[in-house]
Amino acid sequence: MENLHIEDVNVLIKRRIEELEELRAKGVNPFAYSFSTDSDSADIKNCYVENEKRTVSIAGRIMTLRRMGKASFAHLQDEHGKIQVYLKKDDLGDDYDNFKLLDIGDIIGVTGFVFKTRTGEISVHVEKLFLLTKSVRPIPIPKEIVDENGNKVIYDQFSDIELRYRQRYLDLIVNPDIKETFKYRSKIITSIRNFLDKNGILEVETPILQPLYGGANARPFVTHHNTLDVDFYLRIADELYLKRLIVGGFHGVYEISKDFRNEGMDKTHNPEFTMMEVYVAYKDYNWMMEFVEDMVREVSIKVFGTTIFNVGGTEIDFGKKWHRVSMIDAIKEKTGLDVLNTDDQTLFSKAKAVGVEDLAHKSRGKIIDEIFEILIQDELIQPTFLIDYPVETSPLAKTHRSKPGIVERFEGFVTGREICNAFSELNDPFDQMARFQDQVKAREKGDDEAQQVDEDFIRALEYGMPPTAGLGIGIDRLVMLLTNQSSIKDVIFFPQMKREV
RNA sequence: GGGCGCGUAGCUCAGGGGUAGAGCAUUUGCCUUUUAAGCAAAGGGUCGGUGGUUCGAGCCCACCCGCGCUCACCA
Repeated sequence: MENLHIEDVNVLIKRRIEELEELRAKGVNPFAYSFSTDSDSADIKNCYVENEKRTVSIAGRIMTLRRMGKASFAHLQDEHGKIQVYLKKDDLGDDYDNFKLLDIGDIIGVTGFVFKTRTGEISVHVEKLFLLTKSVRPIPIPKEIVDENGNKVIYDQFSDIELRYRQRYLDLIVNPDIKETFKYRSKIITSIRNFLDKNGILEVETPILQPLYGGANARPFVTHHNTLDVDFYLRIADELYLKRLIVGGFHGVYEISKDFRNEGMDKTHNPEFTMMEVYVAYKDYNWMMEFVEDMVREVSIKVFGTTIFNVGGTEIDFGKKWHRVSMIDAIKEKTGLDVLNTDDQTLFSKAKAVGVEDLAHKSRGKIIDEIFEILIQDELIQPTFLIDYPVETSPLAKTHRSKPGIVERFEGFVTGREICNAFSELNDPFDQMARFQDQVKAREKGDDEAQQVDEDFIRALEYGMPPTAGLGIGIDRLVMLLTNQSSIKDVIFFPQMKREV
């Protein structure tokens, strides 16, 4: 028992370690080096032909075990599902005695022929058995049956949500259905990448460690570089670096990677999250709206084969053109108030009436934005572009070509949730500097999410950035939407948790 | 951060002041087409943690830790 470094050793683990050593003593390596397979659980079931003796080699984890003396049944689980295997002493000889030292959770490879049992289950009759990895820690053992109506019923399902997030590997073993969501996530990202590549946009990488943070309103994480002896911020957005690349002459660039925001955590916020940002020269936000429509439609069809989704019981269609709603018009329609042209007094009392709090510390633009959130956001169910944002809340967006006080910005909403943010990018260095100064004032007023002045970014704009359309999509939330998940923790393999005690 | 709820065996859960329970899993015996296999027996717990009340605390009280829901803030 030299393996007692396992601290929470219990009788189950102790027994498995004894078995492991017994196997070793018999010349079996409990941690084999490799095994070649030529089939898998899905292939065996899909390609089954009655009365054909097909020999296969497969590998997987033992998930069920029914021993009946000199014969046993087990289910092996591989990436595609489960397949039953049948082992008997007559065929395996001494290896059958080794099999008695195996447990649920062990990973084995088998070679044998495919057959159907008396009760009709396609199975593999094992002729050779190889232990590939001994599992010393017992896994939760759910029992699965199919009832008379063909519904899958699971007993003792591993459901402790905290353990599922902390030990995702275990969750994936025991609740393999959750893999589907993560496979969709992977395909959605691949599909977005394909769409952007196809449009001639270049995938690039920009710094995560930044001396200044910018591109969004958020509090950052701070870290320290020892050799330089300076603090760096973990980026809250990619925006300012990607626009520098447009200045440098790239026609279009995009980046898909992690951003970090030092803020609260809940069902829609993880401290690190995946962002896709894209910038395209010579385009404006009108062009970008169509680009988003095309991209989401294509991703839907390529990944899910449909544009129609069920999101929390509501049917959403990405096949049609998205609605366009003006924030200012929508508020006017709802309240009769022209929020841009009314005086402070009227705006503030209306804001207070609908429930906006802490008015003294907020700009007019922020207050208008919050009135929208309270009165209208939840009503944007089908895919909708909300346009016409007040200038104060959008310091990196270009002013509207004809409407004063407004910027050329849109956000995409589906089922009341924001899924993207885009604008005609501000490329006037003088205006940009003025907007940064306004942010500094906002910070002095107590807004700790206000942006910083980025002198080098201004310098880049002074060299000249072509007219540019920019877009950001929160990938986690897009995946939540398309896979009908209500918690961000269910679309992130390892969501952030407090430290285990 | 506020409010509400939860934490008991490897897993799923009962038990709400008087010797810690069940099913599955584990061990032993029987069992060569079973499938929530079956039959018989056995082992397994610092009841999230620390204090307190009490003759006696999973149980009552206080504080702490973790998780969930919700509100506030944000993508």
